[in-house]
Amino acid sequence: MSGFDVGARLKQLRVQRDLSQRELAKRAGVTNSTISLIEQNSVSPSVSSLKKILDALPVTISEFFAGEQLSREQVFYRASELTEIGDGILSWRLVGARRPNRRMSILHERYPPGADTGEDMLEHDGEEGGVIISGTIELTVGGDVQLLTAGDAYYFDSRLPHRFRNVSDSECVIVSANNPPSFSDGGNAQHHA
Amino acid sequence: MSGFDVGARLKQLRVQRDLSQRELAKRAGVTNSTISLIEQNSVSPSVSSLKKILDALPVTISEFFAGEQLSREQVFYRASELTEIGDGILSWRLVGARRPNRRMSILHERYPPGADTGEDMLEHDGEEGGVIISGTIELTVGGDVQLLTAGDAYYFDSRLPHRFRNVSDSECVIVSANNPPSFSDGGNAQHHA
DNA sequence: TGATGGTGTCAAGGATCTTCAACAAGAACG
DNA sequence: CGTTCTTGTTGAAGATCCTTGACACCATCA
Repeated sequence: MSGFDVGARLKQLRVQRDLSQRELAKRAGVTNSTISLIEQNSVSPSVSSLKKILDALPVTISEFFAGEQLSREQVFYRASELTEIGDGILSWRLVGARRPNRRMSILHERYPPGADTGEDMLEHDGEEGGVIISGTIELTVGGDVQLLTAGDAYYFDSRLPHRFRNVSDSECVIVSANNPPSFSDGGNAQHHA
Repeated sequence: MSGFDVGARLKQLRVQRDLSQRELAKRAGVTNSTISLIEQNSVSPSVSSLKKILDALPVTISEFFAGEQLSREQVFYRASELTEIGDGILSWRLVGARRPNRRMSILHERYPPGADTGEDMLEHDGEEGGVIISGTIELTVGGDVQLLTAGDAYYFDSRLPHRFRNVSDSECVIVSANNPPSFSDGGNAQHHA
């Protein structure tokens, strides 16, 4: 049912790190039996157990399940099929979220008035760029701040601290891309890109 | 212990899709109680249960848990600063054309009625994706043809033969990205991406 | 008003996961 | 050879998850 060999994957990671079942169990706060049974697929672990074990490796659950692929890759995405990764305020719609090894994230973003990626500037690897479709956005990159409006664009190295903020009183829409994909999955968006 | 609010995340996805607990349960092959308890974090679901539920959304486990964790180049581009690489009919406006080693090309594209990337399908290395801003475009990728309209999107491996064609009687606007950048400088555009 | 259909919640018990404790196999050593 | 340490496995008991079958709440509608 799983379509994904949890046991084999766990064993792979454990052996890779040269750990015994007991050693891993000890670090994870579970028993060696648990590891054994999971590796044999005799049980389907609870998320909490799996989390404990992966934390000890350490590997994120998301990483653990990466490679759990789709049969045929999707090319066309109806508007309703974009993966919503908004947090209730900002709305980010990701193209091809489930694509396993894609090189880019493409986003249809909506910033309502007041929306803000946060006072703590974003910094991460890769590059990102985008085009303002409508509205106005205040973009801070490095030390620079600019107000961009429809038709304007940006492109920068994501290692520069950056922040998006809609200081106007109307919605701002942006289409952006980043590489490598920082939204490798539809997770609850913590930030823009 | 999870450091990740499984219940809230599930509820978010379910509500986003406008499904009741019972409806989702039915599709997933579990009971509504299961959904209820998980959403309240009263239990930590087994991976197999969670998988069944996510399959019904559909969302990959990796997606579900994503977000669990965690030089002086030009940055801002005024609309007028985008590099026009159109051929008189099609209009492609490239962000950061001069950037020497950028990883992506980002384009603001305009397809007037009848515009066509050509009968000879395009094929090249890399990946490309985009979002339709307005109008309608006929996109052919591999053997598939789709009519995409505002809000729709696409993403594909550029080695698949592809072609963009505006078969409507109004302009179509797209913002797209491709990697690696297939457009270097203002060179005469031979094709779309 | 009562009937109906929708929602989410919850106790009890059956099903499954996890632990405890034992076991067997192999390696290192004298 | 036996002792000791390690490894992974496994049966039975305990803990947790999942289902059954309620229940209360809120709509709509006659």
